[in-house]
Amino acid sequence: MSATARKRLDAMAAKLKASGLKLTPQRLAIMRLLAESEDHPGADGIWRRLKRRFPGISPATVYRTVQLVKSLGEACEIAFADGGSRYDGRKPYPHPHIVCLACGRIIDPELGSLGDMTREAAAASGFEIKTFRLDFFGTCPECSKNKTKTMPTRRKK
Amino acid sequence: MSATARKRLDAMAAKLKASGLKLTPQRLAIMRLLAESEDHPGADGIWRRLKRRFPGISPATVYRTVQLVKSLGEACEIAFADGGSRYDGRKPYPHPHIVCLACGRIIDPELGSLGDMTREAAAASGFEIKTFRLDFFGTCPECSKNKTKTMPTRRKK
DNA sequence: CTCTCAATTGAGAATTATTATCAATATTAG
DNA sequence: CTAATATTGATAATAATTCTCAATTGAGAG
Repeated sequence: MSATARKRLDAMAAKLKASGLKLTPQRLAIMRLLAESEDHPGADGIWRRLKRRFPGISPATVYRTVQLVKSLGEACEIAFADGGSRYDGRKPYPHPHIVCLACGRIIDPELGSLGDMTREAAAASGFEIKTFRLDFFGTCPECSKNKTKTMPTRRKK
Repeated sequence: MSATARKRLDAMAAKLKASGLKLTPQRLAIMRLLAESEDHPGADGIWRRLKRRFPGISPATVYRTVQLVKSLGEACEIAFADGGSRYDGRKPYPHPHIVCLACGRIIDPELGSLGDMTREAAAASGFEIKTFRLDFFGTCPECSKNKTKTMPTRRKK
């Protein structure tokens, strides 16, 4: 586990403690996965990865924990039209994503700030803007290369 | 019906004809609603609005039509984490939205182009970027004013 | 260490938005 | 008008997610 992931996991754990909630082994494992994963896993993906260490873990536990961590501001959720939300515990604040339409992978590019546009949007609308979601959709380098081959199933990672 | 909405409706109808598909009264009514609505209705909202003129219309028909129009590129879909996609038939291309976290309304602000950031994202990632989604979230002027009152239910408009 | 209490779990049921199935119906080209 | 095939509505099915509840557990106090 990287120092970054350790920091994220500690932050999540601290938030739970501060809220008087318990740190169960299941929760710790889920939060760790959220903190470590660069690939923005969905609930199903998290569950599948944890089954080996927690053979009896219930999907409900994964959903609950993920929602809890999100509600505490320590993870963010990215929802898609075909169902299946994806989660990010590494960067639990608004940031842009690039999503491959073929394989479903999601990456976090380093891009300039959306601050100007946010202010512009607030001025144009009179809204008090709190957050944003910015996703770019396209084909990743790997899928572009494999264009003539069968595309793997997307989503639900 | 405004000239803009008429133009949108005609474009949708033409797309269906061009695809060898039939223009049923239900489809026309749904597409008209999509073309006219500035408020980005969801499937349920469309269905509720059409019940008076088509008492027997099935929700399945709404879902099917909306999906069809979307797949023909004449409407776009905005999905949210708590379920319930919203649709836009007026501007069936990527454009920014501002979403009120309190009442759920969605507006289309006039903002500057995202072209620079798109190019930046493509360069940073090697992706071939086709489209984007940009939503800002906050509190609309009306809900800000009514801050001390009970917030109406969101979504599903 | 033990006890207590309230949070948490897992199993199974429930929910909800959406999609699939199919017989009856309707659109539209010729 | 006829025929062909797309489309509808009614109903069932699906899938992601949330709810319910008895059993279990984490963690603080003593």
